[in-house]
Amino acid sequence: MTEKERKELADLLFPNIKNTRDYYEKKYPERNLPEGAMVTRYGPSPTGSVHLGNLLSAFADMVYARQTKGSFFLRIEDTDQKRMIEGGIENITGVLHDFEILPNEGYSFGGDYGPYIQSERTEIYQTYIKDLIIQGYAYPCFMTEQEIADIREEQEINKTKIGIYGVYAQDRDLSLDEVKEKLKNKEDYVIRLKSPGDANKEIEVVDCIKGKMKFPEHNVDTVLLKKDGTPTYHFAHAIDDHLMHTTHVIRGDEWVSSLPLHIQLFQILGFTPVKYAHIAPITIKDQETGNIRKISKRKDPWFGVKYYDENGIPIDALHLYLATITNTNFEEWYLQNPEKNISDFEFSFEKQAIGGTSFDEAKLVNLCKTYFSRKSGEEVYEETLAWALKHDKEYAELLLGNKEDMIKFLSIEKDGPRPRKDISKYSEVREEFSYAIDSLFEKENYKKNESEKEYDISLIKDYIENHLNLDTDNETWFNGIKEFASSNGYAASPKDYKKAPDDYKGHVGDICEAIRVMITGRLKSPDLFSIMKILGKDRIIKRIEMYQKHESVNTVK
RNA sequence: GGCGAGUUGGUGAAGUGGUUGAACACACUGCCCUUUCACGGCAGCAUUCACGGGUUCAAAUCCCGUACUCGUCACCA
Repeated sequence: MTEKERKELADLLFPNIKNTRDYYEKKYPERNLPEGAMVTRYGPSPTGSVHLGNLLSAFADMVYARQTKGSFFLRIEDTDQKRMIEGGIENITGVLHDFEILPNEGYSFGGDYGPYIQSERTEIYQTYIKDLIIQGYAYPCFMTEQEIADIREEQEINKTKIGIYGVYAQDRDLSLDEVKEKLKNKEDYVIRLKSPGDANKEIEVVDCIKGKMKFPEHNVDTVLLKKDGTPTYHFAHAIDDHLMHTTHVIRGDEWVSSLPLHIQLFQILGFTPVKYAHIAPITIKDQETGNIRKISKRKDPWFGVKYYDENGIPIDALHLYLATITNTNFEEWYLQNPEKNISDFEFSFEKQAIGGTSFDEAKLVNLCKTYFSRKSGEEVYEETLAWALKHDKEYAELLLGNKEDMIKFLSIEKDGPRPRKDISKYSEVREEFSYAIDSLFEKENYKKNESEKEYDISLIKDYIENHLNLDTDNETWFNGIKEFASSNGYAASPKDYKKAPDDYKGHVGDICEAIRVMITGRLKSPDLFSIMKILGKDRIIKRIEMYQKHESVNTVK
């Protein structure tokens, strides 16, 4: 076809497109940003629920844009209307808000480079595709699904490269009359790239994370515009990221194979190329097979984003975890700078893992524990309450009704240099501090008695009723219980007991353990004296009686 | 099958030719501290970097081959 014929074809195909490329180039000028500023984007498609991998890439987008004073925008990639799910878009923006990974621009966030939703950009795509047709870089293809499937089968048998290219691209050189004829017969068509590539030549690609890679040139006539007139991912990516002036495309590893296509697209469109950073997928070593596998929503509950919300994993702790897998040196830095924030750390692509990033649940749990250990009692209370209001109404009521006590309990051993690490999720507070609320304690506490031991209940009762003085300090109290221990045949210190175990019934620790089990229902708890002080003598006695009752019932059985 | 990438301990990993007799963290084990549980401290935990060959005075680090794993080869993103 001559250029004149191509022009006629373009007008025939897109009679309603009146704008030219220039119009859009002027409408979306260069951004006015400081040197080195990165413009990143998160481009989810509303076809399913958000998962950890999505969060990780959005997190990277945010962090890099923020530290270079650039821009991070959200673009909804909804070109596949068939796979759209209801509420998909709201879900994406909701998750971004919930997890505090907030774009400063984009769909529902505003900005000058919109619309930030691909279904509203059809005219833009068609303007550029029209231009490509005129230039001879794109053409309508009328091949049917069956024809394509047959070619594929033939290629598989012949073990040649699969796809529509070279001799297989039947409609590549259709004459104008032939096209007109097919259009007259109302044949469906797509617009394909007329790829100028030569598979025998090599191109070198530099990825910010993976480094240099060599590929054969792209030579397949990839579909650019689908039969319904919407673009494929590849075409939309080129147009949008050019017009929105993205500087760094940070995306999942699964896209590296399309790099030759994307680079070719930028070339023939005459766009300045963007930089790419491909993030390795989050993987896991399968317990059964020992193989590394892709994470699955069914097998790995933590992969779905809901898990974090439902279990009450603090956002900040999750951010810390995302930061540690984003840059391999973050973890050590944070250890050395515990008082600093994530935003103080300088992220770099060089420190990003090239291979698969495996999910380390134990590490996340540890991060969470450290997070909680640094929070004050009030903070833990408020945050837990906020979580419970959403996920455990009954507990939220109890928290509200027992605020004062609860904060006191949550504050035990918080002021020292070595805070406890006993909670890793909001959902654990109820169980971990069940002794803090009377009604909860009565209802749930002795259900599973952690200790198998039998304690001398009357001895403990005697101690509480006749020897316990709560109106004192920890040291005096402890000296008192030591005295009590030795006058009742127990060793005053575990060391004495160890030296001559036969001389004693046990040691102070055993008495403390008995008290602890009776008043908290558990073997582990924060400082015992602090707990007793908060409870007061009456409640302590009541609990010991409850314990006694519980035990006698059990013995009868 | 073609193309691209990865392979270091129980786990996450550091490491880009010689201060690595392989960091650090998590987990685990032991000891110490301690009224208990924690927290904290100390120690232990890969004679070796998937395997085989090569280059070099010197290799986890460079090259080649093999194996395995992952990604991709759609009018899905």
